[in-house]
Amino acid sequence: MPELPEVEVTRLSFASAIAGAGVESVRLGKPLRWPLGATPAQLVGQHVRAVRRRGKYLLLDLDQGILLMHLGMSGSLSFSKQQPAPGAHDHFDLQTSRGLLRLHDPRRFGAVVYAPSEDSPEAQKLLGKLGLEPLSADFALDAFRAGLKRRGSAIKQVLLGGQVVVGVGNIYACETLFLAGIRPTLKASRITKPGSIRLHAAIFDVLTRAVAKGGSSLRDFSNAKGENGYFQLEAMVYGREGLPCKVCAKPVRLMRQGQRSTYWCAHCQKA
DNA sequence: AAAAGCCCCTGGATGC
DNA sequence: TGCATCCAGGGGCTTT
Repeated sequence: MPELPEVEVTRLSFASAIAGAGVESVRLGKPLRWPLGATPAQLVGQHVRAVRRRGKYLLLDLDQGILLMHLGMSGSLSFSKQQPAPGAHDHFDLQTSRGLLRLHDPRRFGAVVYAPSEDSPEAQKLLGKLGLEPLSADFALDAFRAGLKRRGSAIKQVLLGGQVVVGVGNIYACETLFLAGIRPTLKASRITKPGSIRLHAAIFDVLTRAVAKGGSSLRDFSNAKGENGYFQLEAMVYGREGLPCKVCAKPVRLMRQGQRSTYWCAHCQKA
């Protein structure tokens, strides 16, 4: 579910509130994607110094080490003083002096992993091969173009892969390619210079606007304060199969690329 | 090194 | 109403 905008919106919704909080207890529900890699006792007594983001991972800086959190397909976080008793899909609780941080994740593709540091093998296994951060100064056009040049697969798959640029999931891949006017099946290495310039700009534009709208709440996404996002209302193609393209009025198409749905407009995306 | 498939898991929508 | 099937915002792992 959550792509970069949803993860960033989540981060912004609790980062300042939790900063400085002391960890009082930890509760584990059903197993997530990986084991925590630490005992609750190792976390209790530490403080959450800051919450950062890398791609779709949240990094909670502790006094000693970091907590990597990933929301998978169905995860969401909540943070507040008063929370109900854990439900069947609440699989991680971090009780702090400022409130309870809770991961709700029905499908359990998400994860909470402790690592001794960001540079540790445990963390680098997950963060090591990630591409450029699209909303940071890191996202240089030249580096982006160089990344595309060495990929022979379809641009849609390359965007989803996260090794060239991070954070672009299925919704935003479809939306950015529409905005850039590029066919989702075009081999990344064959994108023209003007095409790559448009795509680079579209990624920044779409993700920035999505963050401003609070992300996309297709089913049940909400930030750590329980607030929904509204970017889905502005989607040009995602989820709009058969509906008229908002630009040219021809029907939006749906196709499969690597087990994922791709929505696109054959008339507007010809590059 | 890169690319393509395979899974992990649950719930909701759809169809018979 | 019941049951089977398909689909969903991700991504690491294994195999080519």
